[in-house]
Amino acid sequence: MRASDLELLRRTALCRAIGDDATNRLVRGAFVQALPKGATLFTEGDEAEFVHVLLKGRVCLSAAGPDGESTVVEIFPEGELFVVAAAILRLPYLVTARLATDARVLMIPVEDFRLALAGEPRLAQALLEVMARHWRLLVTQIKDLKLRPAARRLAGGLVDLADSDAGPATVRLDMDRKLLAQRLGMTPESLSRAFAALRPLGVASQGRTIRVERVEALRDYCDPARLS
Amino acid sequence: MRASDLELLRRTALCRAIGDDATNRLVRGAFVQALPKGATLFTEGDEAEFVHVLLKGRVCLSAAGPDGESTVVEIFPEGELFVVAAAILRLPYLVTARLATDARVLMIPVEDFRLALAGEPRLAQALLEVMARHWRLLVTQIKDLKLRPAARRLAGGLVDLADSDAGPATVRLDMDRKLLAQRLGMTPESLSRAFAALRPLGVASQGRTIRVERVEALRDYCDPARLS
DNA sequence: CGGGTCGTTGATACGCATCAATACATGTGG
DNA sequence: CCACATGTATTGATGCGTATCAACGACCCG
Repeated sequence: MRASDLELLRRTALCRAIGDDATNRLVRGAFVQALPKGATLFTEGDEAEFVHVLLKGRVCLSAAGPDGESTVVEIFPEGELFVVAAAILRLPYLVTARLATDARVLMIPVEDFRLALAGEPRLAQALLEVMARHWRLLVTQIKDLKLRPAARRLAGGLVDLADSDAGPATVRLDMDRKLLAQRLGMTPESLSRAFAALRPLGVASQGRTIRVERVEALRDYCDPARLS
Repeated sequence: MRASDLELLRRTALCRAIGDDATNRLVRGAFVQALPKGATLFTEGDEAEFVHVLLKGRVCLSAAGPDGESTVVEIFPEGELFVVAAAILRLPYLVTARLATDARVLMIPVEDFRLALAGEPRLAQALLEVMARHWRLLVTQIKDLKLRPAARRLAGGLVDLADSDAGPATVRLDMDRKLLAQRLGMTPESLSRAFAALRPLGVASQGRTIRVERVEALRDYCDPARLS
């Protein structure tokens, strides 16, 4: 493993929580793969062989429907660990992981992972925090899908992507629009119309650069009382 | 705490995993409340004061939308622990918990919970399994919402509720149809039509008793390749 | 400069929500 | 135990939101 990879690894929330020693033991049998955008890490229905840590890039967890269509369940940024549930329960993956960008991925063999889990109490605790955060991501998404129309969901998504939480912001999408549309539970065409609907609120989208005049306005439009 | 409550508690997946001693330490400062259907355990936005264990009954985690409408994010049966995420992260609840039936609820003060978590490695490991299962519930729900129309979602829901996984089955709903509809992301009217759509597949619904001729037929209709 | 992909926009169709009216079950008090 | 009252499911008519299909324009890359 490269020094730069180790540096990225140490910056992840998990490794900061468990400390350097535990990190070293956890990744003793692990290795890093540099993979191109579009590469598949695993497929729905597979048994977990590795636990993955995204050192660089973005990964997209998607799922296929009965008729061959597919959606995006979640998109994880750098530093995230996935998919813990399948590794812990020894059950087949419910999703397919595909890289949304070129990426560097740390692959921890599941057996190593389970041993570390049994031997390092702090690891289990740190993982609980990771899973708790992920749980909240999904809960928020379910609420959005069930309660909000497309344009509001987009507004919420932009607030999440924006770096600042008030005033003007510039969002650079490091993914296709198609991917964003799937994550938000709509088609690319509807995403386009959703952007059009947000124009009066001060959202200007040119290519993959989006200019937001006032983030508060978006947050308020998505949900005046939004918690997440 | 009553002997019968203790008995129910010991049967939960969590307590079986951590053993009697750890269970006793975990619930030392806890108490049981018998509450009627409709009672609110906590509300969206509240800080977590307790971690709850449902000893008897069903609880419904719901959320409100911008215009006062509300949905059901998940319905938990007896034996479940909730909401771990809010307790661990010390963040406000994203959902409101309301009892779908009369129930007995064990209330563990969060501070006790956090202390137990720090002191009992096996607890953290057992909680990871609980959260992993819950994660998969939500992932499955998101897939259903994004990929399947109402009637298929109902079919999937009935398969989950059915006791057997093949052949004939009788499902007794211990909740309103309105609640089931909200859980499935539709209105009661649409649920009714969804039942009508399943009639040709051998589903007869009379009141809250539902007769399913062949569970396989439903599973297949919902998704020929369903994993969960 | 031409071919291809990707984003936009319009026309139309479909699924589901909504509103409204009717039948049904459930639970209560006589 | 039955009659009644209240809330609960069904069914129909209509409208809204989003998907789908198709055409067009912008951009990228060879």
